[in-house]
Amino acid sequence: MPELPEVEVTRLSFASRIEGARVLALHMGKPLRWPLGVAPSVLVGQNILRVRRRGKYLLLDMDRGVLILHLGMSGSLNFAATQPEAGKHDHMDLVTTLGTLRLHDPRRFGAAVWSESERDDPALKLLRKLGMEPLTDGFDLKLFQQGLKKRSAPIKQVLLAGDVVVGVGNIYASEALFMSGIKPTVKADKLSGPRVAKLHAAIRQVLARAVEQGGSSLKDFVNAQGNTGYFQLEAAVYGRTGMPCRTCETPIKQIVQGQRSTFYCPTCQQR
DNA sequence: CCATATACCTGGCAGC
DNA sequence: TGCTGCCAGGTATATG
Repeated sequence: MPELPEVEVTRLSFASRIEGARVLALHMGKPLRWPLGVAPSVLVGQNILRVRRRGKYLLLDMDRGVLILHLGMSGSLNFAATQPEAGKHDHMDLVTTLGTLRLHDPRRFGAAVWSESERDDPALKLLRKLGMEPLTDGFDLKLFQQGLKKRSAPIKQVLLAGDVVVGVGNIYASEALFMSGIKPTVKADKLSGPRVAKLHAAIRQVLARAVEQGGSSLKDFVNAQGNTGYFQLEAAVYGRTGMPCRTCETPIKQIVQGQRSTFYCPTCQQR
C-alpha cells in the first residue's frame, strides 16, 4: 500500500501529536519482516523527539536511538489516546504518555527496528543505499540524469529500485511515466535530457499532489487518524486496464515488468 | 557493478 | 458453500 505519499501522510497525521511523549511500554506481536533487535524495554523511558521520513521509512528519533518503522505492503499506523484490545493483525503497540501508536499489518512485510543512532549499527544499513528525496531541493536534475545514464534496465524498474530516487512505488511510477509521456519499457540510459527533465518534474508533481489528496486508498490505506486518501480517484493509468485514456481515449494497457504490473497508454506513451 | 528472480505473508476475489 | 489459483501498495537477498 504505502509509497512515499502514504508514508508522508501518515507521518503528518501523528508527528505533532506524539513528539514530546515519553515511552511507557512497547508491545510486539507476531514477527515482522525484521526483529526489533533489542529488548522492547530498552525504549521505555525515552522521549520521542521527532518523527522524520526517509523514503518509505519512518524514523522516530528518541533520546538514545531511533525506531525505524516500515509499512511494507499492507501496513498502517493508528495513533490514539487509548487503543482497543489488539486484533490479529496488530503487531506493535508503542505506548506513550500522549497516546499509543499501533502498527496494523496483515501481511507482515512491515517492520519496527531499533537502532542506536549513528554509525556502525546494522539496522541503519537499511537506509544506506537510498536515493534522493524527490520532494526536497536535494532532488537535483543533474544527479537524476547521471543516475539514469548508468542504468540499462527499463525506466519503470529503475524508478522502483529506489537507489536513484526514493519513494516512487508501483502506483506512482506508472503515473509519473504517463505524465511525462514516457513508455515504461524504455531503457533508462536511452532517455534524452529533456525527457528526463520532464520525468523529474512529473515525479515531484505527482507525489506532491498525492500527499495533498491524503495518499491513495486502493484497498485499505488510512492515516494515523483513520482517514482514507483520495488520489486513486484521479489516477490516470494505475488500475485502469482497458479503460479509456483520460487524454486520448485509447484503452489503457497493462503489462508485467519485474513481476509487477505496469499501466500505460500506448498512444500517449509511445517511446 | 548491474539486471533479474525469489522470498517473505495474508486476504480478497474470480472461476469452477 | 467451498475449493483453487491468482493478485496485491515493498525490498533485502541470491543468482547470473
